[in-house]
Amino acid sequence: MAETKVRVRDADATKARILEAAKEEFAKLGLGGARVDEIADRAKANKRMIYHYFGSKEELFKIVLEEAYIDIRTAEQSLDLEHLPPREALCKLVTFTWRYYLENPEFIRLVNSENLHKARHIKESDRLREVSRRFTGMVHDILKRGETEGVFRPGVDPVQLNITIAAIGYYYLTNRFTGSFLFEQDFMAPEALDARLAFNLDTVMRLVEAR
Amino acid sequence: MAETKVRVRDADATKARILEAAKEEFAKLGLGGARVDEIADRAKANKRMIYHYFGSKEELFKIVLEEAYIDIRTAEQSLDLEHLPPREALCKLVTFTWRYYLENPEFIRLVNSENLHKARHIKESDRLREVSRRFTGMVHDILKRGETEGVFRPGVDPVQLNITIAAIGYYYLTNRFTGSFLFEQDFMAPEALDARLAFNLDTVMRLVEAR
DNA sequence: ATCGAAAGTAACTAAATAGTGCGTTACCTG
DNA sequence: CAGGTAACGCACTATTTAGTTACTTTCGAT
Repeated sequence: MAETKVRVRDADATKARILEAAKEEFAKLGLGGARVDEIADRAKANKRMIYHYFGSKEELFKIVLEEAYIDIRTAEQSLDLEHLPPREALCKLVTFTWRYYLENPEFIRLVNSENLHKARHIKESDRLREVSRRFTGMVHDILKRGETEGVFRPGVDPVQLNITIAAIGYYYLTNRFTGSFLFEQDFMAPEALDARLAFNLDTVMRLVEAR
Repeated sequence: MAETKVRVRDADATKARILEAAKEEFAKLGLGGARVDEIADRAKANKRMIYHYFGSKEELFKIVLEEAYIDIRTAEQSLDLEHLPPREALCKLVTFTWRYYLENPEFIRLVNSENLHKARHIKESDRLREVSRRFTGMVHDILKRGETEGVFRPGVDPVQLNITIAAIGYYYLTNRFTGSFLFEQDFMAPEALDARLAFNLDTVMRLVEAR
């Protein structure tokens, strides 16, 4: 049988460790600030392996980013929003998005870094375009169903709504350091986090509900 | 009289050129990616001058950031929102915020960079705390006035509202590169920009208006 | 006019840092 | 078990970069 013996050499495991370490390092310092030596150390791998498996720092970043996007979209798909009443579906999406950002802080930071570089790394990824289409379609369907049922007003642009749902969570978290200082309150205090989620749910609902 | 002669040596002018060049470079590549040599070249100054006037790269970044914040808060103050009816005041604030981000793209990028570094550069600035307080107070007053007049519903948290107003503009612009790719539309097309502003005004108004 | 201080320059250093050349070791297949 | 292939590691290089040393030039006050 396979894997009874602890493998000293295991390409897949090494690759996985490098990717995990790279995700952390890139998230912490951005593409420019990340250090390849640090990634190698953290992955308990040799730097040479990074170049062997991924070719370059930029290629490694590309893979890390693609994986991060695939992960969130996959999680979204498994919410099964198609089978929920429109209002519940939307609430669940807003809550999920918020929680996902909270629990996967690397995601936000990787996206920030990619936008600093004008999205040049993901531009070629057909997989990402694919999963994004599915996602936009899903929100579109929720809005349509709500419209038909009379609980949502007509004419809400699904792309704008998507952006807003992301924005009100994302901005709060990515700018929590300057925010905590400028508004003189701890953005990460549990009550503050709860209050923000409640406010965001309210914002989205008021935006789509038929009055 | 002063300044008839073109001064070959002018400390103030050199400082100003360095600050301007630094703002551009830091905005373009972040604190980590920015190069001191590049800033010196762009400012048509000698690198030594940067260290003479500002001490270090980090100190320079600190000043650039502080100036950027002061600039936007000063512009906001001059909107004179206190003397406008509450609904108009809020619309004007949302529109101003959007336009400011659009016309001063460095601001967003500097803030992103500062948050990547956990806001450690602005933490000491009393000036910033001061202008921020004034700003929060202003939004608070608008909400209070609207409440009294019966056009706004009671109980809207001014800090949450502030964050949301910033978020829905900021996120769209800072993530426009990944956004344009993932949603397959040009986020910077003039019609797209107009549509976003309209959507944001709608979002904020629905959020605060008494029904 | 001249002298001292401030403005400005060029060339350097020490430390990082992305990427490699080349050799070694484990594992699988036949 | 032999031998090839893939996994792995060390130590190096070429370059970049923040920061500095030691110098020259300009300008205004006396």
